[in-house]
Amino acid sequence: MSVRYRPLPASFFDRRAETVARELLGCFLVSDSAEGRCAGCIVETEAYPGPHDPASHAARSVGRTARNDPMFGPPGTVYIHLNYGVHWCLNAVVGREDHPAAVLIRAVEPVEGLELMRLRRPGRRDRELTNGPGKLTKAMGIGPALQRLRLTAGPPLFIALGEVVPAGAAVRAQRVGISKGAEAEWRFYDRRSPWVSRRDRRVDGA
DNA sequence: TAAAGGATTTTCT
DNA sequence: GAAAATCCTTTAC
Repeated sequence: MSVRYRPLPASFFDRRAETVARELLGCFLVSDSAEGRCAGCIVETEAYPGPHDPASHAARSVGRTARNDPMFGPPGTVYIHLNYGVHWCLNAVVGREDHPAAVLIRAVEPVEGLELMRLRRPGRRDRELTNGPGKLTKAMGIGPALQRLRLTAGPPLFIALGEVVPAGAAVRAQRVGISKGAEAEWRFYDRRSPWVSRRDRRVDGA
């Protein structure tokens, strides 16, 4: 069975990081490769609203560097970074061009291409294929070759509108105690999904 | 189920 | 040279 997805418009990403992070819940992340298509329903995100956030790769103290340069691109740009020297993580750049803000995709629920995901992450149970930012990129074949791509342009990597996650199911949580600037980081997740990586307490309505 | 520690390499100070 | 937007294994309860 093949589902037809329509990429989200740039206007979707041209808003506050927290708004985009909340509304990405329920949307579909679609990744094509020579091996086939993988798609997943986004169930966990994290907002990096701008330079005032000390935890952001583009924090004021850091400025614009070769690494975070894609974050200064137009809304809908792909920003991929290597974390802890091991894991590739996928972000959607949000807000106006030259304002470095992004939303980290932290977890998805497999919708299409499950067999391909199993091949890419052998020996894992299905719920462990994509329940983390570094896991989902490996399962879906997402890497640095896709840097600066436009998520609004369709294949090979884009995000499509999905079902709206009801307010009662969406959790807005504040990440605490991770690093010095962590107070500024906001996470969102769908509490109904087994694929969520971190289930922190709700700190606000979402 | 939860907590703790090692892995591994890029980036910036 | 230290820290990092994490993952995985081990250990304990």
